[in-house]
Amino acid sequence: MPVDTARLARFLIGKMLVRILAEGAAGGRIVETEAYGIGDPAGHAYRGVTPRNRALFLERGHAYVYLAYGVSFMLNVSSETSGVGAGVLIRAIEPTIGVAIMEQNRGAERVRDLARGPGRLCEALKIDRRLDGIDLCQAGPLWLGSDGQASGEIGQSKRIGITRAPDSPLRFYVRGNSFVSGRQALNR
DNA sequence: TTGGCGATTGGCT
DNA sequence: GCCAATCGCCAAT
Repeated sequence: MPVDTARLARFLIGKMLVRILAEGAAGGRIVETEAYGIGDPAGHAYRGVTPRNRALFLERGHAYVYLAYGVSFMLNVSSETSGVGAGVLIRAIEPTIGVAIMEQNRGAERVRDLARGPGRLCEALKIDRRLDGIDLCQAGPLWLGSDGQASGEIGQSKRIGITRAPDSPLRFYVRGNSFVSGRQALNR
């Protein structure tokens, strides 16, 4: 597992994200991520440890989950060594496992829209603050598996929806994949 | 104790 | 394309 946040963000493209729910397993292939590394003014760890962001300071591979805009949960993977705050935002997956379960959690959306975007992804997989801080590197309620199907070429762009450090090319995505969020111009 | 502020989404023009 | 909804967090009072 890469030791640098941006490298980890790229590394996670193509990996499987698996969620175990009462109804069964659900998840899919990660197709879009963003890196929020050490000293990044756009990152939640920028101002040091707080009750909300403490999971960002866990050893790489732990979940940091928070609520954005009072509306949507966001899933991050802590990305540096213990005590250093940084993470990778998981922005989209291509649903491959338990599609019917995700449709139910999302209210029967088109498959394309089930997990296209960080908030939709968390709604489809029932991810909330209860999963904050768990280890994603071993099987449990939520974990990261090995590569799914061949993932295609990886593109890189500026990150979406932030006001600080908006131009850094720290977003990674699968080129031409229809499950990636963001504007078309950023996905070429 | 309080007020401003989002790593978004979905509905409407 | 524009904008309101919605609320936990946290810096400053």
